[in-house]
Amino acid sequence: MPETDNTEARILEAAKQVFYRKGLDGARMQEIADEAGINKAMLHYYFRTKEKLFDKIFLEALGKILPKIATTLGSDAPLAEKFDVISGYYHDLLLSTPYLPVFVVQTLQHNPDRLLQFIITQSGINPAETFGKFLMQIQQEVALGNIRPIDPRHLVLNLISMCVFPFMMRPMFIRIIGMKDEAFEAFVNERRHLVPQLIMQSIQPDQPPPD
Amino acid sequence: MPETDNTEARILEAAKQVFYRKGLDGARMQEIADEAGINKAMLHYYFRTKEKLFDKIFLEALGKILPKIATTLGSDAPLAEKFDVISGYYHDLLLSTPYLPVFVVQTLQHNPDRLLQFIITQSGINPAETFGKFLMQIQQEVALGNIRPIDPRHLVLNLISMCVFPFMMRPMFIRIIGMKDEAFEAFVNERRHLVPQLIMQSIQPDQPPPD
DNA sequence: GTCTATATGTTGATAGAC
DNA sequence: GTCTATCAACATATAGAC
Repeated sequence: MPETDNTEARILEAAKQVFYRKGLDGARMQEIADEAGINKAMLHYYFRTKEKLFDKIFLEALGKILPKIATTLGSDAPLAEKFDVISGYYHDLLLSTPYLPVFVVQTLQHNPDRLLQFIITQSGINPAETFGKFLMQIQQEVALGNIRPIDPRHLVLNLISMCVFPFMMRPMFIRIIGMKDEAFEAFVNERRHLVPQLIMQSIQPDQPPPD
Repeated sequence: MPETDNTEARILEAAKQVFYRKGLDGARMQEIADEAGINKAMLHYYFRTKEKLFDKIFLEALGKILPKIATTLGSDAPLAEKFDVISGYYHDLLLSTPYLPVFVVQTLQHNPDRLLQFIITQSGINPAETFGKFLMQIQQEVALGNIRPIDPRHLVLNLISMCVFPFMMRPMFIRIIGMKDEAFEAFVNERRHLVPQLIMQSIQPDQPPPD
């Protein structure tokens, strides 16, 4: 079945499956070809080298996790809504793509320079600017007495940590606790709202503000 | 220099460096030999295969992260002290061994069965038992009105997430924020006490208990 | 125990027919 | 565009001298 465009899409989907689970070093071109139901030579016909195919997959992966947090933090929404949006987004994403976070961190541990590649091509996002806007929002809320003073870097890192890390621990977690897959998914769905609540609670001032 | 015992130790140290950074698939026996300052054939003389050498390193890595949390949670110490101990332990560990957590999660994502190997040999720890003891402590504190009702699984996962995840994000984090290594280490050292404080705060009851 | 040289298998990549 | 057959490079592992 000579289907030009469809074949490329099937290769990309197969490569995603294999690369996400095994990483660049562990993945085999033969396995990707099998998963795509085509021949190994086709992979090189469409993407020349394993590295080029991998780059496509990895840059797409970064595109799923980096821009969302930047745009959300830089928006005009109230703090509580931002935390809800971010938590909901990552829980949805990682319930459907569980291997994504380990794939990304392992790739960047092996070769941190791959990140630059993404930042250059995605010139749309400016970390310093969007984060600066979020910083101003924090300072305003502090000045109004709505929240206690806090380093926004810790705040964001706490939020992302509690959303993402459980999925990285999943293989270990379910085996130690003795949990089935469905139970784990119900468990992390509880966290979807629990985590932003905890974050909001952590920035409440000691005395409640006067009405 | 024919030094029997010393050579084995140097191989293990070199293997740790290379495996931690690149994982099983990315590591090369030649690179381990170079790092150890010996010949490639010596690796096989001491450890037969790459897999057997890797197992030694991986099981040691699990031994650094799993037993500590189990014994601490199962102890008789008060809750706040347990959180302090765990946070301090992981921050010390990961400041000196930054590649450890990604190494472990990537290994278990590639091959989850490796965990069983550890649990079988380390028959000393019983997750259900130690965790059950921690559960009872939580229930007692709830009954006394000292803390609000909470699922201890979420509680522990939140604690570990906020301690470990920042080190996994380190390569990405420092490049996006534009942070130097020393600044990052100062940053996570702030978290050493900040995280257990946040955890304790998250379980405080809505109304303070009567004196 | 330590080394050099080599065997053996695997993998990414290409050549060429259809 | 798609396939089969094959190449060339590399990596693990072993043989054998010292």
